[in-house]
Amino acid sequence: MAAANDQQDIKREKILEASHQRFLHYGYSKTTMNEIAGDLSMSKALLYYYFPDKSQLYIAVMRKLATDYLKTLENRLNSFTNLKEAFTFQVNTHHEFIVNNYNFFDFFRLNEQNLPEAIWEIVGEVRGAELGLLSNAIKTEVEKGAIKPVENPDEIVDVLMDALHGIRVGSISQKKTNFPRKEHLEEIHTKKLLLLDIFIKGLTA
Amino acid sequence: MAAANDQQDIKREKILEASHQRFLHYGYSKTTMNEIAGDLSMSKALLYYYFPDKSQLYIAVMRKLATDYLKTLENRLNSFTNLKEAFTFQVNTHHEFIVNNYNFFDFFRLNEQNLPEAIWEIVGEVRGAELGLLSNAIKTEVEKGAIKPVENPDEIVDVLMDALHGIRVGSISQKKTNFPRKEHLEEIHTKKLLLLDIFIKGLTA
DNA sequence: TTCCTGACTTTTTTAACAAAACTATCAAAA
DNA sequence: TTTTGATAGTTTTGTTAAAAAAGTCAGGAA
Repeated sequence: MAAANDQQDIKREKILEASHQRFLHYGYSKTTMNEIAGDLSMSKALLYYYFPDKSQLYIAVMRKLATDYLKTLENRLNSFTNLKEAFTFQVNTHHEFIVNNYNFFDFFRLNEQNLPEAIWEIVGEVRGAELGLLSNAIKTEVEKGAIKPVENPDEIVDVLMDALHGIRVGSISQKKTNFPRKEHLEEIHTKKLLLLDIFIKGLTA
Repeated sequence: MAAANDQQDIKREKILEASHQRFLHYGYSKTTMNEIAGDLSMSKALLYYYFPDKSQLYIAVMRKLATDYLKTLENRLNSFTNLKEAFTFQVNTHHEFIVNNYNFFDFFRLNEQNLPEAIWEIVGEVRGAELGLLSNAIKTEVEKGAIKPVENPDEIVDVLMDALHGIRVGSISQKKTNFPRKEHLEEIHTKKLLLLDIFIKGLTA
């Protein structure tokens, strides 16, 4: 029985990998179940044996990405030498994550509103986890006596994350496309580091 | 000739006022030229005598709003006692402006992309003006010796304005609707003030 | 019993087109 | 010069049919 489940799990993994590649290169709407099945040399019907529907499949891929991302963060945010290093690592990791999976998120660019509820649950979970990790980093520093006490770390981190999220590019053509263009990600990253620098100073001042 | 132009200008003003009301209450797409004409008891054709088309009319209203907004800012940002007061006034004024004209901007919510170029020009001008005013505030404080020198005020203000703009609401349902809902504006405002507080500290630390 | 498929049904997307609503124009009147 | 009714032109909306993709199922293979 364990073996059977192992086999199942392996196949599910294969499906998730193939789906990830398709979604990553062509986006959600330009990927068909037939194509994914084709990549794996299996019938479309089999995909439905493993996953209830297309959106669930996408969500499963996204959940995996989110888990890996958070694992990376956790590993490092358990041991850091100072607050700035911790926050910088978060910003850098996030940047890398977006760059590597840019096209995967075309789902967000196109569907704008009315995405499946499960998507927002994942987004919420990730944000909650990030918030917790960063908030803990602050608490740790306070306990160590490295920085002066902070009244409400969660609130502070919440605001910081919003602020970082808000960083856009193009001072002149300020057209706020909901999702930043890929060619702007580097500039945005730089600006985020600048904001972070000032914010940390303000926090530890 | 002066009289004739005065008359024209007065009528143009009347049209702008009526249009403003319509746009404010029903938004751009739900306002028809017939309705505006009806409000003024004039024919639709006459509107086209004063304004080339509907979008130009909207833009004219927007330009007026922008001018008034900037005038308010300029008045106060020429005389302030400290940096925090200046920045806080900007945030408060902006908040008030958005609250008062919330529905007017439904144009932005709906059209998302591909707005008339002229709209973005105004947005750019306003942002540029705000940036200049706040940047000058910093320079003034530096000259007064009230705060320590700042290497690049424009860059700092640019990042701050992005950050403020990015403040959203709803930690759980983080659905990033491009434009904040009206019922969230107050909470957003509060969060902005918190961000501002930390940012200023970081700047003057 | 678990895994898998081809054939089938249902749903969604796309394209074409007509009707309706609205924008924009213009000759002529005030 | 200012104003309008009539009308031309364009965009939006609604309808329908065909095509494409999602999703189902009875039954076969392991």
